Amino acid sequence: MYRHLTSLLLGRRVHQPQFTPVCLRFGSGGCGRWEEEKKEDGIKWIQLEHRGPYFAPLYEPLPEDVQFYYNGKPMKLSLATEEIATFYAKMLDHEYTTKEIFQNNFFNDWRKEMTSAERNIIKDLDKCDFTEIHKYFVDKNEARKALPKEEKQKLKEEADKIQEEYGYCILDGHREKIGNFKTEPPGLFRGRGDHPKMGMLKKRIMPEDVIINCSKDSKIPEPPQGHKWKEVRCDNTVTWLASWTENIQHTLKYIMLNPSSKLKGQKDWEKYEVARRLKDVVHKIRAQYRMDWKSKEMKERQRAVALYFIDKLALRAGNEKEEGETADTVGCCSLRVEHIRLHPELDGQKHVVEFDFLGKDSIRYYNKVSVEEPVFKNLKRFMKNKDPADELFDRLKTSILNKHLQNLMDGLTAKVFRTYNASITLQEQLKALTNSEDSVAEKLLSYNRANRAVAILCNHQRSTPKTHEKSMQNLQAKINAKKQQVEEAQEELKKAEDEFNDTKDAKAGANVEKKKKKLKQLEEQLSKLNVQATDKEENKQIALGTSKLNYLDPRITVACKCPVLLHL
DNA sequence: TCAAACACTTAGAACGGACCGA
DNA sequence: TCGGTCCGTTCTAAGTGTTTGA
Repeated sequence: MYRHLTSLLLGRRVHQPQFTPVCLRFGSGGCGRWEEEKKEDGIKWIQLEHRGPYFAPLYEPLPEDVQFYYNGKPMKLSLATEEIATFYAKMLDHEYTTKEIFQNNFFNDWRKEMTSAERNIIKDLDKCDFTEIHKYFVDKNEARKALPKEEKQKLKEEADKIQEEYGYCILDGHREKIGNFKTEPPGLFRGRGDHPKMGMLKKRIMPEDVIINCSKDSKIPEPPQGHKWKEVRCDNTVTWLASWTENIQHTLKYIMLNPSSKLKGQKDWEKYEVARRLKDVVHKIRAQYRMDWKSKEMKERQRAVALYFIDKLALRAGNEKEEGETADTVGCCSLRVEHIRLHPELDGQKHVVEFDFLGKDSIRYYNKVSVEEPVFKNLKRFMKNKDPADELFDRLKTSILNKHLQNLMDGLTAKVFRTYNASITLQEQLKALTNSEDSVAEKLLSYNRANRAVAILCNHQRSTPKTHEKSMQNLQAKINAKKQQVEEAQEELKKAEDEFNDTKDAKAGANVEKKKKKLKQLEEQLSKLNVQATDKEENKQIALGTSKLNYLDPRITVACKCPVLLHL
């Protein structure tokens, strides 16, 4: 989003903004591109020309002296088998390779690619020794990092050349940056959480797998020598440039434009416009779902309670998933009885619902929320006579919910609530936390706090950084040292006071004041360090980037004259 | 009507370069 | 100069929501 905002500002698409989120327009200002003639409904482009994807480099065999060992004995592998062995060897340091599912999936897929002779020998993963191969890649990596400046510069220039050549396309006469112009290299599938397919072999993408999408009159990209494309088509109702089907989940992968492109930027703007329209009708929708809590129809009650959760807690919709194909994660509509616990009273609050489930990317959602009484009573009913593994909202599906939302407002779907609530939270927090006379540093702190409130709302988490423990220890050492200094200063002050009491000397009196000042200064420093430690600890599992990028309407940031703009 | 296919957005991990203080 | 930290970018998995077609 910020890249988009930058391009908006730099491109002067926003001219002399009035700094209010309501009247600020993305497209005002008479700058050419946003006013280009509107295309027919569903038509995304007239002209699309590009070079096709940049293919992952071919496998380079290991040097002779780097060996794979089976049962303690060196074993020369065929090229294809060796390549897959390197995928595993490169990951030896990673937690993935300690997981049984990962190991089993890898070993099964690896054996499929072996020659029959190799398959006859290699029957047990525990007898495979990849450590020498692993070390080879670690050393190679180190060597690359230690390269002299000029060598690094040379490598960078080569990468830039590829970026120049393959990283841009021509769309309706404009040069636009492509988001991912490289095919995904082969490797081992890294599914998140308890993914049943982790460790499976992700095969190399060949030109024969790739569908090219470009305009008829454009220069059709050349496939690499000796190869052909799977298909060349001209479909201007879609925005992708190339696509292929991956072999793990058999889903489509696309080469698409960078977020800085006009097409993506416009879509982004439209997303926030829908969220703004929701602002005008959300009170009506809330009144409606409150009414529906009392509906005669169980279907409607479930829909209304689910919508309350989506609105109040910014839960995702929760589409159905194919069992056994992915990690067991849920969203609102797919919640099961086992994911919530009802407490008529908890920690002094009434009607508390305790949520505990794995959401997108297997990130845990844990929350205790006091809900309105009818919601609590309804939940009790929904759970009655059900097993823990049964669906909480058994009469509800995302399609039903979205159909209902569509009737309430044009373009409204469950995900719009997340965008709306995230942006409105930012706006409210900024209003509450900032004063116009604040310094840049204070404003920045407030902005980060507001951003953090949004990240918490949306449950955007990250794994604790590897360096966290150590950096906390360093900080703690600083705190301890400062505490010591404070204690020493306290003693010094006491001594000075005693001296003054004994002598009543003016010089001794001045010394007391001096010591007091020093103590105060040290105490302030200690307090700052303590705040810093708390901040670090609280932030260790919160990811701020996703909300910044996908949920916060940049016009709110502009409207609040936030100093983050200075950092763009 | 429903599931599958498709197109697109949202997500955290990994990485790399800039910066900063010791 | 070195190591730690921060922050933006890249990568690709994992969602959402629409379309298609039986």
